[in-house]
Amino acid sequence: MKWDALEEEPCSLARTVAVIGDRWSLLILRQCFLRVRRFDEFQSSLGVTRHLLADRLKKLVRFGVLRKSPYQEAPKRYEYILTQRGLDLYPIIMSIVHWGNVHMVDSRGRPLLHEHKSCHKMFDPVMICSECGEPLTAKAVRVHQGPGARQSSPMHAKDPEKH
Amino acid sequence: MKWDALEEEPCSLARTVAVIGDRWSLLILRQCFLRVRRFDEFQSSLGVTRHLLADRLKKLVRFGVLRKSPYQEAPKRYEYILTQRGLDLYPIIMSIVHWGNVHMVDSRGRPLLHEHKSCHKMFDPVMICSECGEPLTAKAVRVHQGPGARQSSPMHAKDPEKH
DNA sequence: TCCTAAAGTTCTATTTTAGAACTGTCAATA
DNA sequence: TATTGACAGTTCTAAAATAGAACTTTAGGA
Repeated sequence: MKWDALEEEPCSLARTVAVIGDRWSLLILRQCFLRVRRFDEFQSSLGVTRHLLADRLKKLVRFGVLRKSPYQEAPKRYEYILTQRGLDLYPIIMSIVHWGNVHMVDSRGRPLLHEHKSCHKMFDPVMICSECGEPLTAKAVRVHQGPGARQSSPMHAKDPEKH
Repeated sequence: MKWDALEEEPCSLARTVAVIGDRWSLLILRQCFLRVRRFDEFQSSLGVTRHLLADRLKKLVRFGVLRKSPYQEAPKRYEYILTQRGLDLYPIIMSIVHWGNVHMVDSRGRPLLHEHKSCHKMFDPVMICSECGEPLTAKAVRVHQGPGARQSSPMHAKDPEKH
């Protein structure tokens, strides 16, 4: 399957994966949330090749996750800033970081700690149900076809509820 | 950078990306949460080549995200089941799906709806602070070095809080 | 005997990525 | 004036990963 085909799939996960579903895009976005903004900053902090960095930044701009903002004339230079669409990726980044914190840390402990400015405490992210506020687990969720579903899509199981 | 190098990075995001940070792993995991368990089921529902599917399943088993469970002797056949480690990936999958629901749906609406069995309502996932319970936004979070941080790592900005 | 199912493995061609060098613009310095 | 350095890329070749198809193995059933 081509990357472009993913965008067309009747699946919100596949469409998001088309935007951020590769190694470098996720690492670039992490840097964005750490206030990294400039080409050479990304390049030296990540060690990504300049070629791929240029390519991925272009893609993230095309999808409206980042925007180029001029910070200097003569010669014209741009910074890459998260748009609202990009800021909305924060739960994805945080849940990835959290899983790593729980399952992939070595004996030295977590590389980074996160402080919530509102309550001034170090926190972990918790995912809850928007309707009842209870923490979510996979087993407590039933999946239904929505209006945008495609019947007998190759990307969907025939019956999501079967055992 | 090699994939193996990612596991070693002092960054929980990089380490998690080493496990699930490619297109097919994420799509395979989505199918797992939709109760898909068998090789040919994955293959036909995703359209992934058999070669890559075998490779990715092996990787996910190696990282303890899936386990092989025999469901038939003679010939020996296995199903791929999410471990607890794998079930813990649910917030990642759900936040990816949610972002797609908000930012990538077409005019027909969402492909899938999610019902919370506890409260019987269709819901969206919400990420909150474990300490105060308030919804999280990127701007309300300050990052600190943790015990596992590596000073002057190429994978970290020199000063996460600089502007 | 032949056909089918399941779970892979093997093969070649194509695409993507890594790694390094190169380009162009401008400011500051010698 | 010539040189150096910062920044934001682009171009090149070699290496690695992926796509797409065919093949293998084990066993049950027609």
